[in-house]
Amino acid sequence: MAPTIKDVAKLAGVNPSTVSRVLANNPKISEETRQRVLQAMKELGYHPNLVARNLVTRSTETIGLVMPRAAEEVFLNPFFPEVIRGISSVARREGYDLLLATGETEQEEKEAVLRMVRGRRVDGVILLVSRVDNQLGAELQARKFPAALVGKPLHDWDMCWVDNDNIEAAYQATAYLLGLGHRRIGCIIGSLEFVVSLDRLDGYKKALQEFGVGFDRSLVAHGEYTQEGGERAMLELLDRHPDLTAVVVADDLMAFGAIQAVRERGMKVPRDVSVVGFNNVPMARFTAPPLTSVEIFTYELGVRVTELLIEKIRNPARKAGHDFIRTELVIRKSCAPAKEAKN
Amino acid sequence: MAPTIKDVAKLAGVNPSTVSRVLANNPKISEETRQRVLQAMKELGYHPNLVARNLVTRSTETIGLVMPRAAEEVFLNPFFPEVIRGISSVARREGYDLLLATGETEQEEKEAVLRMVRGRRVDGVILLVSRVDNQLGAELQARKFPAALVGKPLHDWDMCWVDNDNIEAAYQATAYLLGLGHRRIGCIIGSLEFVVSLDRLDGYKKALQEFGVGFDRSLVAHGEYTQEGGERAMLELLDRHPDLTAVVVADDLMAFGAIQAVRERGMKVPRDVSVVGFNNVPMARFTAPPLTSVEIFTYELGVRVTELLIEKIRNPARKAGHDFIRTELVIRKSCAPAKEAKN
DNA sequence: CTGAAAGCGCTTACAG
DNA sequence: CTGAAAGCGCTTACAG
Repeated sequence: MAPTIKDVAKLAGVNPSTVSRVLANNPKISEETRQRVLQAMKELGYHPNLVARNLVTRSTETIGLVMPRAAEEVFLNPFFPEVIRGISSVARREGYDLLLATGETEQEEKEAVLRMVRGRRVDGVILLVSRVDNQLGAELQARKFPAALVGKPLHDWDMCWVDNDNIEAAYQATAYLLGLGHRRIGCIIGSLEFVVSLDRLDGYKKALQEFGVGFDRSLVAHGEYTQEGGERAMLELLDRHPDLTAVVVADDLMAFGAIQAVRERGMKVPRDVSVVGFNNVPMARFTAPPLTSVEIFTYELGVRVTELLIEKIRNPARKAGHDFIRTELVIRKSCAPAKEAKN
Repeated sequence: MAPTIKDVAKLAGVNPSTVSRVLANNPKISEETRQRVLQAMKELGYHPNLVARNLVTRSTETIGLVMPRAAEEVFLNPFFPEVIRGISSVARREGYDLLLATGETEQEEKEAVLRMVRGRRVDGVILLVSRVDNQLGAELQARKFPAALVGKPLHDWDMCWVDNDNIEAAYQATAYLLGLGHRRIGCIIGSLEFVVSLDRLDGYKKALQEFGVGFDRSLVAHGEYTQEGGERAMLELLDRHPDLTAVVVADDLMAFGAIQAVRERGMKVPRDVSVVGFNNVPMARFTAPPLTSVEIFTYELGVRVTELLIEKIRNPARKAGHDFIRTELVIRKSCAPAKEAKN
């Protein structure tokens, strides 16, 4: 059995409450007894039982992390390890542990989260993906449980959130293509159940409008956030619009699939079709051609969302904060001037 | 304040211990009082406080997960999300939560783990990487704390572990290249501080020997498990051995970097250099050329290691189990017959 | 500056 | 089948 506070107290010849006080660095404790207690702890190899502590302090010093559905390949998107790096970095700095909630279905995922929330195993929760129909968010909101979102909530909830300005980012990506002379520009995005898809589509539209290019719904294709998803969507687009010369793809993995699709049709990137991706994953530099992509600073997203959540946990009365993280178009070799422009 | 077991007891007109018993599905409780208690729980929206429960049962129903150093890009290797998928799948099935331990340095990582172990916040720990000098493993071993390793421990510890037969896998990859007629075959692996590097190097040597090709130390290069690491290592190899016609790379991300390096030297894969990778990441199908790689069934690795750990947690007296997961060479387009063989 | 007591929200022998 | 009591390992007013 591991030694308890009582064992330490006995060995040091003091009351357990005194041991607790030196643990808490209470300044009222005399240097002499403090040393005696410290010595006893050392001798016994004592470490406080955090579970007991959590029970009385009513705080767990842990944050729940809601991953996307583990059944899907999306889980493998480097976006997730990268946000988690950011999240865990500030969590560690601020003394918080991370409890993972995963599920293979949306139902399982929801249950996993509610289980840790109801069981009082976490002080707050971070959702890694913002859905249009955010049932989990609604539930957390109803319980007034500290929660934070990577992405934007659709409703006016008192919930922390951090996002890129995805409208602006997609605008820039599309404007870049338009500036290169492209006019038949496709757009591949994820399901419209994700808020990010809505925003990026809006940015795409906004750029077209500004350049006086009419929006054509059939130039938009949807797919999963995977290579296969991007591949299928691009094939679809190419079938519908053989005259397409460029495409904005809402995720790099999808963009890799899109490039693959172009190749399957016997064409080349960027000679025949220009491609710009999103998220600037590490692989982007290593594909042929290297992929032009929008850097979204995923790590920062994780850092900031955690800072905001911890702030909210520590000051529940204060309104939940939110913030935007900048973006940056990283130009590589996957885009070329439109052929018409060359003539 | 959330309702407690006392509130439920009062409303149902029973003793708290009775409420506890219906919570535990104790069959001795009469159907009638059980219904009354259930009703009261529902009315109050009662959910048990897991922290309190954990304190008395001395179990936490959570497993600690030790990630690699978050400071490094290695963290982004798809290997990790994929093992975690496997781990979380069985953890969920068996009613365990996952607590994440990360650190930017090895020291921080160690402290994070010891913090959760000493604080009794986890029932067992899974280490995601096996180092030759496994201090953390040694410490856990000394405390007789239930632990499991993805990889092989170097010492004879009573610790669960699951690994591929990496000697055999590297043997097969190398033999494939030898079978294609290659004789000047390079080997790019990670640092020798990792057990997996040792094993894969052994498999490479074994294949050479069997085909009567002498082992040349200068054909081996080391690098980090990232694209950059593979790129640098390949450049090194190419400088030392311009006559090299094939290379076995211990990780797909590194292999992507290696292909990039070949390109930088004005050569082509597989025309001038054949490349085989390891781990069969999803991207492997989408690179140009598609990468031949050894599938290691990462998800299975995660599943099995978790099953073994939970078994050990539930039966501490029993010896820790271990297991091997099969591997499979997936042939794509990154290897070609050696030119000499063509003549 | 330190001790004694009460309590956090549960579970589990022990009785009956 | 159910109740009353003790206890898990801490913290924190309350006294002195």
